[in-house]
Amino acid sequence: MHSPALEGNLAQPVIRRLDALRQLSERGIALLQRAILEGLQRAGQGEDLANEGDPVDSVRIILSGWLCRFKTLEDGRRQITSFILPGDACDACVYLLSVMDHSIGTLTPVIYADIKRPVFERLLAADQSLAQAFWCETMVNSAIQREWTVNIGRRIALERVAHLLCEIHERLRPVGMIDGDSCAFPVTQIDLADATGLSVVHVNRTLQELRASRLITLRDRTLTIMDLRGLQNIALFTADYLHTKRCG
Amino acid sequence: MHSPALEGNLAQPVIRRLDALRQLSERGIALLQRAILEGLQRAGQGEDLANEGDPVDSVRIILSGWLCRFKTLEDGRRQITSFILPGDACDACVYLLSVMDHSIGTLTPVIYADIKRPVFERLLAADQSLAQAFWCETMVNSAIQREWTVNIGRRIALERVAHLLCEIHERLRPVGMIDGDSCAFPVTQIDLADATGLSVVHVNRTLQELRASRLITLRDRTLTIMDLRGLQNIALFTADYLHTKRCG
DNA sequence: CGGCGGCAATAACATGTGATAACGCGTGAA
DNA sequence: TTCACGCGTTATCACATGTTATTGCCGCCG
Repeated sequence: MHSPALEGNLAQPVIRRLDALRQLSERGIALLQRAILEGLQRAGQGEDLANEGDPVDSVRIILSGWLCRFKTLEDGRRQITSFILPGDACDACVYLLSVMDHSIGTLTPVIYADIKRPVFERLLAADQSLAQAFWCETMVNSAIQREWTVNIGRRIALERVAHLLCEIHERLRPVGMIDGDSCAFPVTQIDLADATGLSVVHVNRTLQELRASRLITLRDRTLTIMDLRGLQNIALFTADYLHTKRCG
Repeated sequence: MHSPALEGNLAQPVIRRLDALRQLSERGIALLQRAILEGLQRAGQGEDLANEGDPVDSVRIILSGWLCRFKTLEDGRRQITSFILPGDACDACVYLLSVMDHSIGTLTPVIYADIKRPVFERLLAADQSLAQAFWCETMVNSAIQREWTVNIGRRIALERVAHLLCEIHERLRPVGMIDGDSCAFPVTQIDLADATGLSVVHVNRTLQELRASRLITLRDRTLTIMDLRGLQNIALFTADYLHTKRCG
């Protein structure tokens, strides 16, 4: 962990992700890498990194592990509004709002960089390509959020779950977390239900159906997509909204 | 329309909205106002200002009228992902993504300013308070989008419709478009259905229920909220996510 | 070892919401 | 005037999804 080589590797997902959005300058990469290494933090599984109402004064960049953003209604109903994957920033710029309007919880142990607001702002000011990449990422997150609205609003359960799986698969690819047609999937059916707006029972039914159709395998926190094209068809999935190709 | 006085008034909602997010400098206001007046445009009701797949090369700022952002699935299912109200910018920065991943349609005749990307970028560079206000607005839009995810995913029909009405009411207030407890509401039940992820028929049922509970009146494109507190209670509505108070 | 808790899987049953269809009403065009 | 059309309203019926409950598995820990 404290050897330079390993630390260099740690920042890889972030750099790959940002560079895929906007080509980063050598200098930008170096600056980012240093800022990351100076802010290294860890969190265990099932921790809340932030809660609704908390003041925001830093940006978090996820190096490894999964998290989710969620909101809870007074009576306990919970909705996951997005998954945060390795390489993602926890909204480069929510700090503009000064108070969290949602919570962020970990689904696995997590390694992340906590970059204080002034440091982050200096970073953006110092390198234009970094600034643009981070804004780009923010915009892509908005696009994803819109697609979730569509997903939950207009797709039926089967399509809905399939769509979510497609999206995650597609997002994990550029950061190199797909192994063949499999990937880690540390999401319980409870989480899946909270993310899709369904009940746990119905998520279970739906997964059974996807399995029966020989589209996926999901066991021991590992997802295997046996028929990607088929899954995408069911989901009415197109990856356009992820803006994977370099934008702008 | 072409008298300076009237033109000054035109920009009022935008200035009020942005200034509410981040105090604008005198200079920023002047610059913004000029840019707006130089880009004045109109659109009729039921027009699409942009479609999925279109290239993006300008920012639109809405001076009067209502629009909605929406996506359509291959088989025609439609989901409205947000309403765009007077004073809103059509995402100050989607242009970072270069291609629209959704469409934008008008619900009423609309007056807006079309500001070309280079002009807009010069504007942001010229005045810090403007830049911050626009970024703030973008972040608030993200927050709204998250709340919509919660709304559609976890609230039942009655709460859902009530919540949407509360939100719109709350958003119209700072731009001065609320008259007593009434406001214009140029949204058909079809639109309402597409925004809430419900069927038209069920939206109708739900509105009847809200009327029967003496919470609202909705007739002739005019919404009157007779019991705001009651409506908010039903909707489990809290305005925090709108970040109305000056942020940052 | 035994008990406990988190998670997946199923069954039986309840209901919210969707689908379809029909009707009324107002407006605008021919 | 008459017709067409968009929108709201209502009724009936079907079904997707929610609710509640039970069971089993497995890892954890005293």
